[in-house]
Amino acid sequence: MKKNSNYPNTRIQRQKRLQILEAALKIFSTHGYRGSTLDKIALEARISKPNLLYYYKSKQEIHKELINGLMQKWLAPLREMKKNGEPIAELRSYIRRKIEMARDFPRESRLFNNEITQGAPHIKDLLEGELKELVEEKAKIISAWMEEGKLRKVDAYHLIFSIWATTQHYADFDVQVCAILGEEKSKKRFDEAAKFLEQLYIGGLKPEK
Amino acid sequence: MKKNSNYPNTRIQRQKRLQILEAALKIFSTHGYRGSTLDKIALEARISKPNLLYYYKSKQEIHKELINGLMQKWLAPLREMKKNGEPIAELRSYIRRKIEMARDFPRESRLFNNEITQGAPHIKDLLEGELKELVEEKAKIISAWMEEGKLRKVDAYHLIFSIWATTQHYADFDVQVCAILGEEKSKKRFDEAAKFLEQLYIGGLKPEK
DNA sequence: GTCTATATATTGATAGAC
DNA sequence: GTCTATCAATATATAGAC
Repeated sequence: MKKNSNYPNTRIQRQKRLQILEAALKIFSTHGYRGSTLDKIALEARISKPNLLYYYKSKQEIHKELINGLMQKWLAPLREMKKNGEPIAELRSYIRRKIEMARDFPRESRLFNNEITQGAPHIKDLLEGELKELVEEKAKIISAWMEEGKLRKVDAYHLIFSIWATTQHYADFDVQVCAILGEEKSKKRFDEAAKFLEQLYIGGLKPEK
Repeated sequence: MKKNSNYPNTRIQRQKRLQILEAALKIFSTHGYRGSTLDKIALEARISKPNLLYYYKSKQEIHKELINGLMQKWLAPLREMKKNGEPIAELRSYIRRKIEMARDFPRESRLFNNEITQGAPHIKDLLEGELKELVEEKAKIISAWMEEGKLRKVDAYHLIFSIWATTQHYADFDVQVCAILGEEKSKKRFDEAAKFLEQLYIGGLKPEK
């Protein structure tokens, strides 16, 4: 049932691999790399451990595929910030997109957090290459806006860092935020956060008269 | 040499335990709980593994003592924010203290990050009790300042969260920051960061005319 | 108090039947 | 492709000599 038609076969393979990745994302993001076991991942994916290793030949390989797949998604919001837009509006929607990512992809955020916190062993190249260049490009744009008097003059790099930090906080430190604000539905929380950040950044960056 | 005088004995014990904690902090903060092994900790502390387990009877016990010891230090900066101070100055020095903690105790910051990211299994009570109360108290103070027109009106809780996020970012995401800004000495970096955060927050929180 | 040797459990990965 | 059984490597913890 598989000799000739390698087509449906591949489709099923792809689907299984996705199913495994989904499970692995959940496990890795909550327990870290070392804290995650193939047993837990296999259980979560509802397959046996050897079967899991039939689709991915090692734990490392699953993790690597997750991390790599993550990076492009993670950088997309910053990529979208355009030079020709209106500065305040561009920043506002960048913040909005980032907070939406924290809301919709908290597991990815934590996976990333974990990777960086432990020294970024798997993506150091990416950080020093692609990420660095992207940030330099966007920092230049922001600095130009400041020179034109469209924004108050501050350090563009630290501005970007602070946006990363504040938005990702709502994904990574979710338990803490919930402990303090109460366990109510968190959709609302992200709206509050977005509103606050908007006030803070717009207030802090509007050019002085 | 130890029957009668249990005094010097205890002092040596305490010193050894400190030595172990210091090593454990380094290991736990870089590899997470599961990623850390007694071997690594013992090696770092320059003692043998069984000897280590003579002073602490389990890995959990070391971790627990670290986490507990950390919390008070971690909350101190917020505790110092006083109702009677001048609002802008109080916030400014709170930010300053927090960024100094990120600079001087990055390992503690990462240990805390790791604990929270994984669901705060060991300090959930603390978050929902002591931390929550402290934050409520300080949020009330900040809100009162806003009511008096001393600060622009924003959500006091999210304000506190954002200060936590932005300052701890420089400890937890150090590799990323270094990758982007270059590997030069980082003392300077914290000054830049402090300056930026000051501009952002003061600009964003000064009451509108 | 400190060490060597070792018990015990967990875990990543493979072999081989079906 | 999936499963059972199992290997080999680690890692926590203990026993017992010194």
